[in-house]
Amino acid sequence: MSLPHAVLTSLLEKSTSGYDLARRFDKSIGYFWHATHQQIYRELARMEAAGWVEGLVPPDAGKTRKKHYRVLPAGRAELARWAAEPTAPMDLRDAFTVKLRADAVLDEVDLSAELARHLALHEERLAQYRAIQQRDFPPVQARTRPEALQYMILKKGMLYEEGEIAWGREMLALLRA
Amino acid sequence: MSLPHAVLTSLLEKSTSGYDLARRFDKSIGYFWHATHQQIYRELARMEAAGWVEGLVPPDAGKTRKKHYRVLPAGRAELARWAAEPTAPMDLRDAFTVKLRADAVLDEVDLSAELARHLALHEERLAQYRAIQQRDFPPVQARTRPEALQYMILKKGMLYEEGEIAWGREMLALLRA
DNA sequence: TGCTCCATGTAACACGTTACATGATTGC
DNA sequence: GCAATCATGTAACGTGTTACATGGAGCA
Repeated sequence: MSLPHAVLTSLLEKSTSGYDLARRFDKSIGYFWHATHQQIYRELARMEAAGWVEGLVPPDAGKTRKKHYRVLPAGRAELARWAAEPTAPMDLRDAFTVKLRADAVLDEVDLSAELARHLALHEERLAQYRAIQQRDFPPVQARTRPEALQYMILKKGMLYEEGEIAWGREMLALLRA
Repeated sequence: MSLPHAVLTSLLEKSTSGYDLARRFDKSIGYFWHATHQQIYRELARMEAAGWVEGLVPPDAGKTRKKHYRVLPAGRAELARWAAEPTAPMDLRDAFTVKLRADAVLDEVDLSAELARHLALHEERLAQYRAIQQRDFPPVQARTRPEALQYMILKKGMLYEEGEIAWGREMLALLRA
């Protein structure tokens, strides 16, 4: 399980509130590790109990309940420990592919509209990635090591979306034929 | 949720026992929808209670407990119903990518050995896919519709592995630099 | 005899999802 | 004044994971 470690990573990138973290998990880090706001609040409570993070309502906060979380040394150590242990490669659970197999055995389903919808979503996400690339990254030579790593993560996302799009277009042509 | 539908699909492709189904979910359909044998036994029991499948110990079975499952009309109808409803695109939960982000903020981790291990796994799986392609598929012109769909599923898997491998090689060079 | 694999399952628990609750703040 | 959004949470439930149990079959 890695949700707490994804949260630690995101908090180290920038400390913030549970609410803002949850929004980050709807984009950014969420493109590689999805989680809902309830999961995040639950993990933050656990990690605070474990001494990995600390959540404080700033003294100048007035009536707002907004808590600011930051990673404690024990949390940083835990993240380093986890990063060094082996991981299984990602398991896929792709419902659309199962539907294609169902189509192949049933032969009474039309998946073309659904595929067209997915295709549009992938194209939109690829466009977002490209915008981030333009906005946030200096040319190759000028990149620091962290920037180079983050660029490669973005590139992985772009490769994935490009693959989905290329495959989706070919598949759509076949379904419509 | 789609596990029962993945099981129905696999059973329609070929009726069999829970044990053999579990093994299929360790390869074949399992490359797109992963599940353990406990999940499969649980789902089979539920689906039998719902009248979607029927499990019988063949009369000539002797002492073996092996049950043969087959899909009933209600199960087929349920699969068709599910296939026609919209699906969310796959959520990713890629621990290795999170580790890269952790590396970028911690700068005290060496992920190169782990990446090399993953790369080898992806290369192995790609080789498996290519062997299946050679073994099971006639040339493009001679394919039936089900064959064409199954080929596209395999192709999706190959595209994915090729992307992982290309990205992994570039990433490995960067980590070792 | 002991080992591995076949075959099905129970139990406990952790994780993920969905629905709902509460109250403050911002914008029209 | 009202609606939407901010911000945090509780509760219930369903799915996924891990550990263990049981007994037969094949084989050295």
